[in-house]
Amino acid sequence: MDIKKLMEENSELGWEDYLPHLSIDCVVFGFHDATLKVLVVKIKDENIWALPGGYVLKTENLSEAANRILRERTGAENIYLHQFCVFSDLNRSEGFFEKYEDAIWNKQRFISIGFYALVDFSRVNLVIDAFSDACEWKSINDLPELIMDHGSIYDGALETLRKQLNHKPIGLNLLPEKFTMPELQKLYEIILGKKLNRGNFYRKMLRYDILVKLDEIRKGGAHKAPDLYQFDVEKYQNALKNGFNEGW
Amino acid sequence: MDIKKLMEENSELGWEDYLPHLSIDCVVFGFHDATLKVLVVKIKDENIWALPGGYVLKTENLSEAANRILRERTGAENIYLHQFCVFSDLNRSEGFFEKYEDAIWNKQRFISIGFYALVDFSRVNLVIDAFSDACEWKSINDLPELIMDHGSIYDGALETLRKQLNHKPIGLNLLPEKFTMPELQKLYEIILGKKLNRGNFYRKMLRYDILVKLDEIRKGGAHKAPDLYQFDVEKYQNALKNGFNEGW
DNA sequence: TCAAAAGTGTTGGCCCTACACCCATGC
DNA sequence: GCATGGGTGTAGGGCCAACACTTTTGA
Repeated sequence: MDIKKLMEENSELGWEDYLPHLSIDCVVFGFHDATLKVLVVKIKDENIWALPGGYVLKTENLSEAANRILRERTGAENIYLHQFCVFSDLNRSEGFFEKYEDAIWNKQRFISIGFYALVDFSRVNLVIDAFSDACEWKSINDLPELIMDHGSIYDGALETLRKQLNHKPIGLNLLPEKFTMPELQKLYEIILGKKLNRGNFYRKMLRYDILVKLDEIRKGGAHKAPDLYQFDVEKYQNALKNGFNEGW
Repeated sequence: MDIKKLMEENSELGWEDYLPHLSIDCVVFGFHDATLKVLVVKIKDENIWALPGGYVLKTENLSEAANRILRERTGAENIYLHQFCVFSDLNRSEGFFEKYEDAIWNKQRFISIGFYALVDFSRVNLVIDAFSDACEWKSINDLPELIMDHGSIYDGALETLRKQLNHKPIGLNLLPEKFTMPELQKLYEIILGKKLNRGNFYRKMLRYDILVKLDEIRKGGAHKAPDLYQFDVEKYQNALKNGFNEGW
C-alpha cells in the first residue's frame, strides 16, 4: 500500500488514540567504528529521510511515549532519553502534506517535543514499520537530507549533547561495557568536534576517578594493545552531581 | 464573578482560539533588594498561588505565546525567555478541577511547556487579570504554596538557571544597567546557593573582560562607596559562545 | 576613632598545555 | 628494525582558594 493511502486509513485511529497536535521526534545517537551515528528512517515511497518519531497516547506521559516509540523501533528497553527542546513553528511541516486532505491526522499542526537518546550500538535491532522502507544508522558526517525541520532538531540535539558532556553520563551510555582510552577519547573528540591531546586526556579522565582499569587488553589490532577500562557507575553518577570541570 | 463561573463562561473561547492540551507556565525571575524574586499570581477566590501562564493560540508558536503571556502580565516587551522543560504527567492538575464539569476547557489534560524569564525588576508593571486577585513578587526564600505541579516547575527553572549561569547572559538580564561588584556577587551567590570569596570573585569577573568600569560610584550607602560597572554587551555575548570557565 | 564594607596583594597548590620520551606490536 | 600507536614523564604558566592588608565611608 502506498504511504498516502496508509495515512488516510490510519487517520481515524490517530484522532482516537493520541493527543492532538503533539508529537515526539527522537535523535538517537550510537557510537561505532570510531564514528558517531544517528538513527534515521526513510519515508515509504519518498526519497527523503526522517528522525524516528511518533505521537503521545492519551494515557501516557511524554517520557513513556518516547520510550515506547524507541522500543518499537529498536527493541531496546530503558534507553537513556532526554527531552531537549520543543519545536513549534507554524510552518514546520509545510510542503510535505500538500496533496493530503486537511482532515488527515498527519497533516495537522504538530508541536514536536525533541528527545535525544544514547544507545549502545551493539544492542539495537532496527525495525522497519509500515510507514518506512528503511531504518539505518548514518554517520553524522554523512547524514542524508531530512524531512521538515528534522535537520534543526538534529542540530539542537548535538549541541545539547556537547553542552551536557560534563554533566550527563554520555560516555557510559554510548560505549559498550568495556572500552579503551583511545575509544573514549575518540568519542569526546567527535562530540566536541576537535582534537584533544592524548596524554592530557588520559590524566584528566583518570583524575575524575570514574574509571576502573581492567586486567585485560584489547588484542587483535595492530600496534600496542591498549588497556581496557569500564566505568565505575556509582562514582560516575556521584561525580556528575557536581559536574566535571569544564575546559576541553 | 466567581472563578468557577468565569471558567465556564470562557470555556468555549478556549476551545475556539487555542491549541488543545497545550499550556505554558512561566517562572519569572527578578532581582531586587539583594534577593531573587519570582512572580506569582493568586488564583481568584482560592487561597493558593500559581505561576503566570496561559495557552497557545492556533496562530502562534511557543515563543510568541510566552512573550504574549508575559507582556499581558508585566507590560514588558522583549523579555529574556527560555524554554527549559515540558511537564506532562497524567495527573498533574489532579484535584484542582474536581468540582468542574469534564467538558470545561480548563479541566482538560494539559501538557505544559515550562519557560523561565529574566527581567529587570524595575521595569515591570504587574497586571491582575480576571482569573487572579493578586500578582506579586515573592522572594525565593519565602514562596507560598503553589498549585498543581508549579512547585516542580519552579524547582526545574532554578536548577536550569544555575546550570546556565556560565552560558547565558543571566547577569545582564537580571541587573539594571549600572550595578556594583558586590551586587553582581550577591546575585551569583543566590543563584548558586553558596557564599563566594570576595577578592577571587572580583578578579575572576574582571578577567572575563565583559565589564566596563564607570567613572561613578554608588553613593548613599554606609561605608565605602563601591564602583559602578556595566556590561560590555558585545564582549559578553562573544564570551558566552564558548561559555565561561566553570568552577564556582 | 572605629567598625564595616570595598578594593588590592600575596602565596602555595593544582590543573592544564605542550612536548618529549619509552614501550609494545605487526610488518 | 621501523613505523605506528599506547602509555608515562616533565617543565612552565595560569587559575584558584585562602587570607591578609589597605582604603573609604558614616556613625
